[in-house]
Amino acid sequence: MTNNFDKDSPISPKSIIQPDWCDRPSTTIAPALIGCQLLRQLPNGPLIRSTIVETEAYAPGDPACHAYSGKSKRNAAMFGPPGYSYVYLIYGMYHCLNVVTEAAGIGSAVLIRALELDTIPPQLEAKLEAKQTAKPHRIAAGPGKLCRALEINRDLDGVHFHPDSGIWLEHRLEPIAPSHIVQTTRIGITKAAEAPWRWYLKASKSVSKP
DNA sequence: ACAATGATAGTT
DNA sequence: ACTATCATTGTA
Repeated sequence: MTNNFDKDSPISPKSIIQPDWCDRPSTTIAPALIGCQLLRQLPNGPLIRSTIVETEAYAPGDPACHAYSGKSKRNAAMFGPPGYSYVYLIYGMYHCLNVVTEAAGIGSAVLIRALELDTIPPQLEAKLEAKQTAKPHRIAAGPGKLCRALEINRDLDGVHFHPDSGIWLEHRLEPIAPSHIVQTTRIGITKAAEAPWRWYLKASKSVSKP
């Protein structure tokens, strides 16, 4: 029996994360996404493959969750089906990318906080070369930075994580031992700041704040 | 320590 | 209509 897809193709259908997989609590999905791949087909650019190294969970009944006060125009995608995106603008200048979790009607999501990029996006190459202090592994080390690097904005809000959308997720290539993942408190929030709902890959140099 | 920068949600 | 807030980041 042979597969009908090219094994050299950057797209491997068997490993793509499907909506059903995301139909679980955000506190389960957030650590499960560590080590998974985020793929982004840049508009007028290359396909960028990356590894998720830091996530945070936002849950129903969680005062820090954007869905806490009910559905609105901004957060509507959080109440949509799992395996879709929720993208919002923060501080007027950065965007943040989330993976929507749990069934439609339940407002919960996982914030993607940091990535390790396999390749440097072309629009950042010149900038990286000009600045000697700039480090390649820090290009996507933060929720705002990764959206800038992968050209993610509100146009990608509420889209299905799927190759047709130009952005999708793939399962881990190798299992990760739980001891290699650190669980700690979330960053940049004042409400429910004590909830230990942030996870990151201990060995990664691309974590926003180790 | 703080400015940049704009949408949003809550309050008059 | 006004205002405080904001799941951030780069520079000083």
